[in-house]
Amino acid sequence: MNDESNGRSPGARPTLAAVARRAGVSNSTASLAFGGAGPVSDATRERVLTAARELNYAGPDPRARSLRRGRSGIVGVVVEERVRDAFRDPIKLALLDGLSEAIAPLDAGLLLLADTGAASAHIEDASMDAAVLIGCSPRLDESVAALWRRGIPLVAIEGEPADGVLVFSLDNRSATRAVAEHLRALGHERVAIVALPLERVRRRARLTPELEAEGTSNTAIERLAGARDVFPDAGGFVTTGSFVEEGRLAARELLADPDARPTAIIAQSDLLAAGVIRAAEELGIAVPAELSVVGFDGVRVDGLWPYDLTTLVQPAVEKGRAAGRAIVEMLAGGHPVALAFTSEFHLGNTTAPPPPLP
Amino acid sequence: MNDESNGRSPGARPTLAAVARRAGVSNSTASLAFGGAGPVSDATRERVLTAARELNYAGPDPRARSLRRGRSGIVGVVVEERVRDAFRDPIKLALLDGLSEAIAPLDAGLLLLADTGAASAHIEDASMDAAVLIGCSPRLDESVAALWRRGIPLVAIEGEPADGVLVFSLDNRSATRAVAEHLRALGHERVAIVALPLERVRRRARLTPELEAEGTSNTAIERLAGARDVFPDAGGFVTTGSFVEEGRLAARELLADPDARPTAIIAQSDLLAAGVIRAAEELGIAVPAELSVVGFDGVRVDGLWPYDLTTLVQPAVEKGRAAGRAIVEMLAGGHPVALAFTSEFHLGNTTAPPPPLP
DNA sequence: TGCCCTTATCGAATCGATTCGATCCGATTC
DNA sequence: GAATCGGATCGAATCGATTCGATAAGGGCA
Repeated sequence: MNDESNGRSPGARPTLAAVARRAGVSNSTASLAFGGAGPVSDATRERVLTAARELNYAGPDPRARSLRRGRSGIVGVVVEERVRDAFRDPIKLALLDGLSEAIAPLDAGLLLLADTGAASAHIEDASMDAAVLIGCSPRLDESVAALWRRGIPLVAIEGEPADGVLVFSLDNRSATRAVAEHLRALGHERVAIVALPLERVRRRARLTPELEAEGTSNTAIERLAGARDVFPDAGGFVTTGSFVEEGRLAARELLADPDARPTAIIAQSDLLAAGVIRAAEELGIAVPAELSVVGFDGVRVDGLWPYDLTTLVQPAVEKGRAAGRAIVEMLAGGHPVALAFTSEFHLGNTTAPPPPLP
Repeated sequence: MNDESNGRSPGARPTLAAVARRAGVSNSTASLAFGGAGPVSDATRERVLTAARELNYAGPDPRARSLRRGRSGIVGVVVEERVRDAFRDPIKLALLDGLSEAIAPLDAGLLLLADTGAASAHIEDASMDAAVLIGCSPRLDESVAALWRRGIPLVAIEGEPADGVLVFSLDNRSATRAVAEHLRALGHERVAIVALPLERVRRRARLTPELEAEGTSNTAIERLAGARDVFPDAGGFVTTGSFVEEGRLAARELLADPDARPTAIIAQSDLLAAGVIRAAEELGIAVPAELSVVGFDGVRVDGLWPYDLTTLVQPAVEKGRAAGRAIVEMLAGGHPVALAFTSEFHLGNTTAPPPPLP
């Protein structure tokens, strides 16, 4: 009696075929009645939708649809950190925002692929139409190659250029050089650097030539090089990430010795710079009178008021958008070109000439 | 000549069948040679993998695999905001972290479904094995129902309970009541509230009975109720989100009139509380001597030092983990039960008795 | 009336793998 | 030496939809 009223076995979800049968139309017509692009009379569509409602059918199975269509409606976002760490960084959030804005026409979701070591299997096995690599190191080359073989469009932001990956880069080096020159023009000579992590395994440490040589993190290395272009032997400290607290710890270290105290600190991110300023406050060092501080990124740091950080404003949302647009274009068969973005110097109130020598 | 050396038409990706043909084995054996659970001799497996390498085959197509297996290896995360806003909230990040930790055994990726108004189609059309709703309002009921019809396990954190959704809740009301009682015990009588958004459409405004009545945001409403249990007619201000800057703006408004100034402020999140403290600093009001401030969440607010916020520490990571575990269990056919989490009172140095009346 | 063209519907092939049950073969056991 | 056993391999069905080309029915035009 219930041979067609509610599918075969109880508990089994109804399929499009079941709906079609109940509506008395063919399989293909039923398909058309849902999203399809094809002529269907209003009466028929209504009949199909009614049948669907009666059978409690929730619409075509996305899995089957994506197999047949060859599109899954998913764009992968690969980050080389734990989710929590990755998205505490406002720059990454801004990227994500621009990205999701630009891929809106795809009607796609963003699949978060946090590369937590062993589980890089996800990356190769997830069904996605395209992928964005955010700040990824060459360590992922293998996974990336697998995606590439699969013909998946790949876009990288802030990463080591790799084969077949469209890279959207930033003028990390020249921008940092510009800000360093600003400091030199003000008269600074003893400058220190608070750096982003140089490698995937993070630890706090004084900046040493060895550490610098072994670094794999593109962004940090380029910004370091930019600073070195102007202050070749500035000392510094490597942090474990772009957080205020990290900047504070690094600065306390760098400012500890009153005799060898730098007059300016180049922080590789605004969050780090904010931490440097906090540390200076704690130590009773006036910013900018006794210590100039510059950052990088141009993100509004929540609660830094009344300081207006001198920094390099990078077009993060725009970078994300560009990556998104590139993906849309590639999926449409186009061949977008890589773009290089430039940061804009923002003069705030955290830099000034160094204090006169005693 | 290239009838089998590299698939049919140039540009077409090779399929498992092509690999099998080239390796001289059957379709099914080739499948087994990849991840499969079944006996394959080492020699055969090697032959298949070699053929794959030669054809530049990147492994089984995830789309086909997920159709056949009935699992897509994707867990959806639904938030009712833009990505950027959602994840500026450290609590949500912590949830996400706990979640991704707990679902590790599934080897699944997290599909971000930001509900940006019109595009709620994503939610219904994405192929996922389970979904987590984070802070979602009843507005999504329709989409949720669609998922439910599809038989997808659903878990909600911080949301309105809905049919067929397993809810992991927090003692928002009683915890807030506890902290309010702490303030009353200290002698406070003029207390104000800085509230999270009450509705999806956000705007800054004085808290009014109308606004309260129309609210749809579970968390905000419950915390409000908890405060009202102790201070029935406390005034307040509604913000547009859990950000330091929002707390600052709200507090400037609430502290503007020196004659009607509250002696304590209950902020509905730690970030808001941090903003309140900043505002007090700006206005020259001493915390806690002249103004007590309490928060909610127990997140380390970057850069709040030297204040140690009196707050309610909620087990955010643990909530995420619980949701993840529930999903794993449901996918294995189990029937986990809903859990209610409790927050822990943390006494910091931001509360004190009110100043003596002049 | 006859012809052509459009619109609505249908059948069947297809997307690319997984998996169940059957078959085959060499090795062990009595 | 025959019966049995178990591991390796194969065929074929299946997952659930989409889509192309074909067919049929109706409408307009000559």
